[in-house]
Amino acid sequence: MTAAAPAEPDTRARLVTATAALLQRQGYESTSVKAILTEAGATYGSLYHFFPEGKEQLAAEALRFGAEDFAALLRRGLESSDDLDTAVANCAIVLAESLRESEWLDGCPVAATALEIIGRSPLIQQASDESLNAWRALIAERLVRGGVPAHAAADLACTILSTLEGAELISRVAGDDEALRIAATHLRLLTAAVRQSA
Amino acid sequence: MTAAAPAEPDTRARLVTATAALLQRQGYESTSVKAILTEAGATYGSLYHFFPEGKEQLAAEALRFGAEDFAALLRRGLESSDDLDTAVANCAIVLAESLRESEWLDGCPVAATALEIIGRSPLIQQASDESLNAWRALIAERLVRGGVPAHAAADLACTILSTLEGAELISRVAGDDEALRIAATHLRLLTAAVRQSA
DNA sequence: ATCAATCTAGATCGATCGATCTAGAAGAAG
DNA sequence: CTTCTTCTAGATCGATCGATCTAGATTGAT
Repeated sequence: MTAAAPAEPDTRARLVTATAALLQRQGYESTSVKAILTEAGATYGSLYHFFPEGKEQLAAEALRFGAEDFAALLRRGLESSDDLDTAVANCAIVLAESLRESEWLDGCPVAATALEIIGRSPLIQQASDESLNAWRALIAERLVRGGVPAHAAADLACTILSTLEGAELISRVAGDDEALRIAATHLRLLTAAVRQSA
Repeated sequence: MTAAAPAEPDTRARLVTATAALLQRQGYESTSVKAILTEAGATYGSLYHFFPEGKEQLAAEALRFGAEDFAALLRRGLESSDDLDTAVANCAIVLAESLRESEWLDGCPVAATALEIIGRSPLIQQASDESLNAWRALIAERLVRGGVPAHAAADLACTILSTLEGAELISRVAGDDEALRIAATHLRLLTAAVRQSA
């Protein structure tokens, strides 16, 4: 019964991408193993062959995988203009466009999952932490390239990410892009202010 | 039909506060009805007497209740100084102190729950939206009082809340107050910049 | 004192949870 | 071919999920 999918990719890879998609949309506890298997077109046997530690191990790997998608989104914003302030502001715009495409159902790949397992799954929490730090580094690198001193860049990158994450939460709950549009203008302003004060 | 009855029984209130505490810490799906009943010292009978629609109805009410705690926290920050920029920055500091007290386990009363039910429970999503808007209004009011024009204040309040929410996420995942401390300095800078440009 | 409304108690329901297990298909190596 | 390893299939497990139900306790009005 394997002939259904034409040129089917790795079962393992399908499990990871399916899990990443479900975690992004509805978090950890709402995502049942059965739903993952259905979405991935796999079975229990395969899952526990590749991930002996079960759902938790699979989720941790899926978060790291999903983090790459979000990084690509950030990169698109950060490289969208030679002007640093514009590039930073565009991160919020690009994010808003991406969220709208799923009608605000698919969000940051780690936020929903991270918030519900804090203090209860070190494995997943660490994967979340690594993802956030990677995004932060990505932003910081662009800030440095745009002329922000290294230490100020690390801090500013942190706040940019904070603002993006928070504005995403507010936008998704409200079902409109207001918070992200506002964040765009304020991030532009903040970036300019930091550069002047540095 | 009993609106705001004057002599409210203990049990109902205990259910709401217990639910608020659990939702804040671990979100919606991870919080079982049984855990709520244990924490509240109540039984199924009581729960479904007061909340015929069950867990979802109880959660929506608990979110509105928990929102008041967070509002009090914000108020403490906003009134902590006559200087507007300092007051805004102190919101992040006060939040960091509060989170640390629970060792980063108890966060924003709506974030975890909201993120996992977006698009799946209009009842809870609306309660979340109302809470976020109430906090935003609280901040905006202080901004106006501090000299920010009304329209600019509404927008700035939105970004302040976004940044606080996002920095809280990052701080809780990392288990330290770095993101919130950084947010404090940048929110001060941003508030000053907005006032100058207005 | 009586009675109806209000509130509490908890056994029990079917559904679903994540996990485990045995069985066998598919490929590679000899 | 045989044999060993890798991967898939899905039945089944005990636990727990949210919800429902009947029955009993408490209360307030008359």
